[in-house]
Amino acid sequence: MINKVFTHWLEETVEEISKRKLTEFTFSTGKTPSGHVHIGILREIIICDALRIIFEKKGSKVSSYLFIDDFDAAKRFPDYIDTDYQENYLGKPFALIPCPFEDCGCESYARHFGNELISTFEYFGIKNEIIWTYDLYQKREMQEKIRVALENTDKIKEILKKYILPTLDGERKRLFIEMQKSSIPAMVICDQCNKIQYKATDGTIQPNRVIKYLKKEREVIYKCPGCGYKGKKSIYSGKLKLNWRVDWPAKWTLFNTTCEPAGKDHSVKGGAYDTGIEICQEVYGYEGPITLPYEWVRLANQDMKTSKGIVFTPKKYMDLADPELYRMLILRTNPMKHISLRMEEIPQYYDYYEKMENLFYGIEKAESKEEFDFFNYLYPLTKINNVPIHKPCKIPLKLLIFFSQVQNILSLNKLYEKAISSMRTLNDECLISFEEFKAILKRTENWLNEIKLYMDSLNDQKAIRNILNKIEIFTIPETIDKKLKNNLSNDQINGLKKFRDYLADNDYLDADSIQNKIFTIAKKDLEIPPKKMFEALYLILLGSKSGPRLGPFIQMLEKSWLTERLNQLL
RNA sequence: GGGCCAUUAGCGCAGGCAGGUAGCGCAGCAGGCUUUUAACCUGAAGGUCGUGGGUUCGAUUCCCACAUGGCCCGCCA
Repeated sequence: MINKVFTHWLEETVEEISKRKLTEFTFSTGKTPSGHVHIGILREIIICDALRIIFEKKGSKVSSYLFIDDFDAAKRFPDYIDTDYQENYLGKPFALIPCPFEDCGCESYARHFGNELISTFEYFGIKNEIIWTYDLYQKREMQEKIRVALENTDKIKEILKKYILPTLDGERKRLFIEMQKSSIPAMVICDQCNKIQYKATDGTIQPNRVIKYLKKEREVIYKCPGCGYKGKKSIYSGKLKLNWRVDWPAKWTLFNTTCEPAGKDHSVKGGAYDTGIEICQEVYGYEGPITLPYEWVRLANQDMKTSKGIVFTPKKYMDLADPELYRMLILRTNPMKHISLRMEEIPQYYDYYEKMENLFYGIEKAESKEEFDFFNYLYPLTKINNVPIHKPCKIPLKLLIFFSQVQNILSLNKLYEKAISSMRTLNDECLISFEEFKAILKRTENWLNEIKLYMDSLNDQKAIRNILNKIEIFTIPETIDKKLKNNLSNDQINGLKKFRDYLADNDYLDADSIQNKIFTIAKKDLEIPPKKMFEALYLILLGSKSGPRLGPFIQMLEKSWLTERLNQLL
């Protein structure tokens, strides 16, 4: 028990990094902008961002990069891209494909989707520098890495063979050996058709491989399998690109990458990470980054796949929920485990966050030292801005859920007032501006709409009930059903009349008086159970038999609206 | 062919590497707040931890199989 030392999973990587005794650190991530980039990519970006925070806190100089691999060729397009368009640009680097959306005005396909992703970073509190790979390849330093690769082709091939061959079975093994015979790990944009790879009718992809390297001239001869053109190109032309398994270590070397998380596709045995490290060491003379493999983020029970149309972008999340919750989700979960992002579980994420915050600020006591250490470590990494001295107060989610559904009968100003008063009880400095409030309310509303859409898509009644158990969803009818009157007893109707008179006679009403009045009418005037009076009022106001605490609620309502509503029925 | 992850209460998930009375949130149940809840508080209940073996005094945890669900692995990225 005494020896039970807590470590957050991230701390293991931190320790490994620290062993290198560096003064400057580089963390990197990468993504090909082949379409809308889904929110899963934020897993590695947020992990990197957490590393940045940790090492900056230790006083080190940290660089954090996101490589947007826009030199990659389009090998397929998502469904939402026009078919004609697809045929035109297949095989060209994303950086050289125009934006697929008319009147968008952005530079390229790559920039369109890349910028969409980048634009969300501020919201998620991510601080990094963007490197567009196409631009990088225009630089001499990177072109020198091409030269080194071309001069070490045999060594590279040997490394690839060593790692990849054992992972292949019979036929594939044969194909791989065949392919390797003539392969040189670089490709060239065709001077004639501008493509860098060709997709054959059988689906195989044939890059415009370099077929000969002319060392003296620093030129390459290549052949384009698409149009058949054969040409010669300087390695400093900016038209050459290393193939992936070499491109990665070249970038690591150039930027002295200390750590780069890698999705499971790369982390597999014999995958790009394994070969990358060895190429890094044997060819480029750099020890290479520390790996941090991670599993995908899934959307409920499905994998997010651009090609299948299951796309949930960071931008979409931005419209629906709190960024700190997402950071928490990523950073609390062991990276080797799946994360199922469930938007209907936002209330649970919210509660978890609240608990973490309370423990961090000593408002709640942790059950164990381990729990305390864990939250203490996690909390600062989830913050978008600095960690405040006092616990920042938030409007409770339940209240927001309620507010966002009564907007048709209550003005924003009233809701804001109410929100402020509920926060003021805690701490003076945690007030939020009207604009902020509006934004949060809108976000809650969007989220509820998203949940409703999701429920509509479900066939399983049990699943729907489960969601409704967790989230109070309701709508207040614009008008009341006249038939409602038939369901009310004479006593109830008389009570409502009395209540209407009471409203008319009093200019200012506080919550308690209203609450008490309802009881007085029921018990003293009419001698009916108070419950009956409440039910009648809820039915008229909300169309259901129950509702929020009535006194404060009625106080918030516009008096004119209220009397109008009562008059409709009486 | 190789590998990864998941399987724990109605729902969503922790715990597992360091084996020894099974946890959290929500829902549900029973009460309370002279006074309704879409507020709150209190209490109780709810699980043979996917299956089968093994190691051990003892396994939900470690090891080995298996099942179910999901994913990754040539070139390309």
